[in-house]
Amino acid sequence: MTTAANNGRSRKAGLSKDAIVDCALELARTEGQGALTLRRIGQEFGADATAFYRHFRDKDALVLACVDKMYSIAFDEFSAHSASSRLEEHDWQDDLRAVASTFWNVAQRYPGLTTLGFSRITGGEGEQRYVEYILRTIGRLGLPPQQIVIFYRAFVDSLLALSALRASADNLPSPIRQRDQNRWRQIYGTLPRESFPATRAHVDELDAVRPVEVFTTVIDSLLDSIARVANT
Amino acid sequence: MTTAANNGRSRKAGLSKDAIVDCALELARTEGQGALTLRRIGQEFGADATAFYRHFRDKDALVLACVDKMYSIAFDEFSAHSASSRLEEHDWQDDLRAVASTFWNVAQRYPGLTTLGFSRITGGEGEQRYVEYILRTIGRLGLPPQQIVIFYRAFVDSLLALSALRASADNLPSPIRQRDQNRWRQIYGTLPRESFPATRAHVDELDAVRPVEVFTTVIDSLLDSIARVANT
DNA sequence: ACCTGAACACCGTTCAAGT
DNA sequence: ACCTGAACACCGTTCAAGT
Repeated sequence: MTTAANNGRSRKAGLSKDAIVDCALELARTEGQGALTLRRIGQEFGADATAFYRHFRDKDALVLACVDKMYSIAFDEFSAHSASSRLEEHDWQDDLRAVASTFWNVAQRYPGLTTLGFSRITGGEGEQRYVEYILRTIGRLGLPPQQIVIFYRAFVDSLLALSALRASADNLPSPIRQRDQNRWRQIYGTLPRESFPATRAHVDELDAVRPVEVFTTVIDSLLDSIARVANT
Repeated sequence: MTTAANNGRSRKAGLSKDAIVDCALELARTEGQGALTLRRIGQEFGADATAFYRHFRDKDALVLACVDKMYSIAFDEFSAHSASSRLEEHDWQDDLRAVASTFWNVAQRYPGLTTLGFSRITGGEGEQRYVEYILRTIGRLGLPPQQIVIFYRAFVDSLLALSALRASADNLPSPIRQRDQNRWRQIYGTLPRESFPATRAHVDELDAVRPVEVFTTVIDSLLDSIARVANT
């Protein structure tokens, strides 16, 4: 007798921590945050939703595991990218720029997880590798310890927060996202010129800004500041 | 016959858009994101949860209205602060620093709303005032239009995203927030020194960083970059 | 014109029962 | 040792019925 929960879906192998994390990552990538429910995950395995609790304490533990796996994927992509570029040509600023852009790209691939996890400390392997790499890179510049750590946090927090800002907008139901975006033209484009001159003068550019350029601007600004303090 | 829903609670005046927004802001401030439910709001008025729908299309409309009201409150605090400081002494950088720090403070006062709204465009009065003021301030420096707008967005997005990063952490249930914070000492503090030298060297500083200093570092870095491009 | 209350389709989670 | 399935206490939302 086949279960009703598994009608037409691919039957996956048995439940396990890794299998559940992989399944959740795939759901986050292809269907977004809304699909990240225990009932939906159970369905993917043709199992009851509550079978999940045999492998994770609660949903929060699953989210942390998935977010850390996302960090591992991102760091692996950075490593591959870094290894393939010519060795002579990248200094610490190029390295951190590559860290930032690969992280941004992977974060946008899993917007639901980025939104759920951007303020968390996973303590997992993926996060550990990032912490050590970035801290080591900034640490080599010869700054005092407190300044190393404050720049480390400025860099990482900007990475996380700006990636989440973008992911959170992408995560909205499509009609709501459209309505938000339309406000630039429909509201800001029709504000009275006398009281909102600067807004009216820039409304086309405001509507057209590409988020990744904003991200790059903030990251470059930070790297400039670090370089200036470090005299390199 | 008194309703069971209103046992011991202050009976508020009748429902209206403004009354509901004020009630939701108060709930967000005193009880956090978890209290922002339609059933809870109805309870505050001694009314059925669904009475809400006579005044707002859906919960999203309420969130946008509350977030914009939060922006109005923050801008008012900035205006008051700005007017009270001596007039001669503040240039555009001081103004934007004051914008940033008042926004940060108000965002932390309503962490639930900050988390829910940081990636949204409300189109409301509070947001309009911020857009015009910041755009005008950066616009006065004589940069080309596209650079004005990219720096505007870099500033505003950093403001929103870093405030939300902090608010989101504050919004976690207390045991989870504690567990996250403890990972610095419990996990990063016990990583092997050979493979994680930089992490181990900085673990105390990492645990002790104050988020507002990180915020200030990013904002100051951006203002420096703008000043350098504008030659002021 | 405004509010009520049952109902619907969801959540995460617990727990006794099955194998 | 692992999974099932009913149940619980929640969500936002719809809709027919009340006043």
